[in-house]
Amino acid sequence: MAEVPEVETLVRDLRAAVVGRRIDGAQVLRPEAVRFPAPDEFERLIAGRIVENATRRAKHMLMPLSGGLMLAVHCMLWGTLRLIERGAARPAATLIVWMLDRGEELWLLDTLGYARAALAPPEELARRLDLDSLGPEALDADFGPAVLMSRLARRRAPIKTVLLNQKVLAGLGNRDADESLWLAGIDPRRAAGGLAPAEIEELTQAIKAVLDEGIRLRGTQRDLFGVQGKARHRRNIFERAGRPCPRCGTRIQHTRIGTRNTYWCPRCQR
DNA sequence: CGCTACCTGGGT
DNA sequence: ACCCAGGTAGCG
Repeated sequence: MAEVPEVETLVRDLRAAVVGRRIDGAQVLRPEAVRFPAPDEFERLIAGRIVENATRRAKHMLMPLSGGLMLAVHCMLWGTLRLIERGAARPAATLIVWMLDRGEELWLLDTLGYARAALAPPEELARRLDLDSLGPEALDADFGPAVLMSRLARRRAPIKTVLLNQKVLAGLGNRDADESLWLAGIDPRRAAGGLAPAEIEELTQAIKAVLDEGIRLRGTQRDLFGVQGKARHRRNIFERAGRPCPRCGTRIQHTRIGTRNTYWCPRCQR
């Protein structure tokens, strides 16, 4: 559920509603949801700090706090954040609660329980989360065909697999990789290093278009305030096996590439 | 690089 | 009563 459009939507909402606010305290309801430091340290260190900004790097949400600490949150598969008034009933899926000023709480929710938070000075956080190893951001203005070409060069793994590797390119999840390859007309099983320059050009445009559209529609899940995003029914092929390709009418195929479910049109993706 | 574990709710 | 899930770390 949480690919870049969903994460970016949450980050924009955090900038609108949480940046500038004070965190009065935190309650770690599920200790495994904090990667570091220990949960009691996490609660103690965060109290009284102001949220100075909210940014995204790949699918990490990053919040610099006053006093030289950075909070990182990763939604993994199903995690999300919710901002709500204090006293609202916390669902069983609540992993962490941050108590904010003005009587509000920020919840980290995840029924699957994989979502994680971490807290440290920015340099230590970047080192321990290996943020400097991430590839270029797909939505950066300076990400273009030349960059993608160099990142894909000589890689023999399927293009689908390589696009999901955040160290190659930061920004695609399983759904958006499939949708991008469909838009670009590229068979997901092809070797990444074997794409022609014209195909890489198409793919670059497709990736940006898919992510831009997802963000414009505010993702497929509920936002920070609980409002449902509108991208849910805007899929061309993902999870649509057996139905007609919107471009040519051919039945959409489903297979596994690596361990990941993959959907593609055998006629328009070559 | 490719595989597995992580965990719970919903789909088949 | 089984699967299986849009992500990642960690292993060999």
